[in-house]
This record gives sequence, C-alpha cells and structure tokens, in this order.
Amino acid sequence: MIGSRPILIAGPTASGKSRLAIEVAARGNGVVINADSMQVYAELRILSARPSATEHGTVPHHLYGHVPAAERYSVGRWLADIAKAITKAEETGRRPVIVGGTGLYFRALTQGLASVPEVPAAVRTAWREKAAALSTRDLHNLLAERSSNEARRLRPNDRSRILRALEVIDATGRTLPEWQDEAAGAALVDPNRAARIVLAPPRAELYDRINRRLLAMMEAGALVEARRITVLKLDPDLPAMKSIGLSALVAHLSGEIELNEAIARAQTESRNYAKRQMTWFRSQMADWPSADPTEIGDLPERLMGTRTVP
RNA sequence: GCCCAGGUAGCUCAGUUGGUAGAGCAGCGGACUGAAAAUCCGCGUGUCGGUGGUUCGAUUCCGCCCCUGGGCA
Repeated sequence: MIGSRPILIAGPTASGKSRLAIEVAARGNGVVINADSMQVYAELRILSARPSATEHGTVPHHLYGHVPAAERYSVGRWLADIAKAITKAEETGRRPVIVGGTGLYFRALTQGLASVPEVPAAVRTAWREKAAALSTRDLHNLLAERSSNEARRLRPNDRSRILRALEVIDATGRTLPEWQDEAAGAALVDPNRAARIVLAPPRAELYDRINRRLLAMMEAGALVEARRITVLKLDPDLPAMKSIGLSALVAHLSGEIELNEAIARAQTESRNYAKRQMTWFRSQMADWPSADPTEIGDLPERLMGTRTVP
C-alpha cells in the first residue's frame, strides 16, 4: 500500500477527465498516470484521444502509448506497470493522479486482482485456433464438460468469458472463481485514503461532446492514423484493433462505406461505450463521489485538498 | 400533366387472405476479475400519410386528396 494520497479520476469517454487531471497535477506537484486500456497503445494517439505532448505541458505523463499495438495488453500487465509508476512517483516526491475510463482497471487497483498464473501463450493460441471453427455454444459445451459450475456461471453466448474460463482451466487445472477465492490479490490503492471522483456529465451533453469530438479527431488526422495501422497488418483479434471507430474508418478506406457513414458509425460506437462505462461507474463504483464536469466549480481544489473530499 | 412504385416505431423495413402490428439499428436499463473501447442479458402503443365509402369491424378493400422517388412528356 502506498504512502502518499493518490488522486483517482474516472469518467466516461469525452467527459473531460484528461484536462482535469492535467490541471490538478500541474497545481499539486503531481504526475498523470493513465488508467485507460486503449491509450496505452503507441499507434492509437488520435483514435484513443490520448493527450498530446503539447497538452501534457510540464506535467509528466506515464503509461501513455508505451505498448505497441501488436501486443496483447491486459489488466494484469497494467497493474504491474502502475505499481512501478506509483512507486516512481513517490520516490520523486510527486503525487499520482490516476485518470482513465476503464472501470475494470480501477477495480483491480482499489480492490485487487486474483493472482491467477499467466496463461501460457501456447495455450491461448491453441484455444484461439480451436475456437475459430467452433460456435460459442460449442465452446460452452466444452466448458460444461470440464466444469459444470463454470458453465452455469457464464451465459452460453458470452464468447470472450467462456474462452477465458477454458484457458484458465486448461492452463492451471482450476477455475477462475477458485482462483478468486483462494488467491485474492491485495489492493494497490486504498480507495478510502485516495481522493476520487467520477465525472458524470448529463447524458445529452456527453453525447453531444462525443459526436463533436469524433469530428475533431477526423480533422486531426484520424484517417491517416487508421491507415498506418492497417499497413501493419495486425491480427484483427488484438485488443488494439477493437479500438472504437477503427473498423469503421478502415471500412471507408477500403471503399466499403462513405466517409459520413463511417463517422456516424464511430460516433454511435463511442456513445454505446460511454453508456456502458456509466453503467459500470453507477453500479461497481457506487461509493465514489461524482461530479458534473460541465459545472466543475472548485473540483480541482477539492481533489487536491488533504481531507475535504469524502 | 400522365404512368409506375412507395408513405407502418427516432431510422431502414417486414406484415396483417379485413379482427388495431414486429424485426434490425438507434435509444433506455442491467451484468462484469488478465481481450474490458472486450463480451453478454433485458426493454417495442406506433393518429400503420389524410379524408370519405363499403363492412359488425379498415392499417389492410374502393374513391378522392397530400407527400416522396422513378419514368414519359
């Protein structure tokens, strides 16, 4: 557990988190640390809305664009990375300002992550190849043969969780819930000792910002960025390839759809995502204070204060 | 002006041999432990373009009108 009092800023996409984080870090001798699963990828600067070097100003930023899109990042790797980043911040006497939109990352940070052994790449690859020819139902049946409990726990259509469950059983001989019960990881940050906030703009306002930001991304060169990524010929199954808007822009680049349709699709995906984020924050992080960033008021002061934030 | 095809949910459309209608998308709610910007679950009343007529009953059949698209002039 860390000694200093970190500041945690969560919020849906386009809610203005990064700006707030930079302001707070600049005024409070802090470092900004990323808690967003897509902003870690080097090739996704515009599409992931990663703050640019000029936006960083004089504030140090960590865990932004430090992973090649060809790699498979994960919450486990992020947790290891952020442990180092926090330690480093403390050594230099700076306060960590952890900002992002990935709810799972905040959960792992503040509640710990089960110490499941890493599934060997060979096992993962084997399952991926095997799964390619199988329906999700088939996979669910395979899971039921190995553990009826796991099969019952997961929906028969939930392909990504079913695959993960199969991999874990195959690689470790135990199920995920067994690991979670017996190998609960310690939390890196005690949420009660951190200053934390969930930015929650009114829905209509947020959607408007999302739609406008997509247009701004286009002007900033999102198409060029998308093309650069297609040139890499990466496995479409990689996490970075699931970045919002990427498939729509690629579809346009290959002549399948008009530009305005690609933009509309990317905007819709982004709105859908924001909605899922808000659901997570509401239910999984219900004990976090929330604030409407459109009337930000003294939020930076409250976050920096030593004991005014509940 | 004439001919043809349409006008049904916010959008794209299906359908009702006459008994007031349902898909996809959008939108809304929910789940969530190493792919999480992932993955999954749930939610469908709308003058069936308007107006007359036929009928026990019309969104459905008939007349007229309006609108949209295409064609002919």
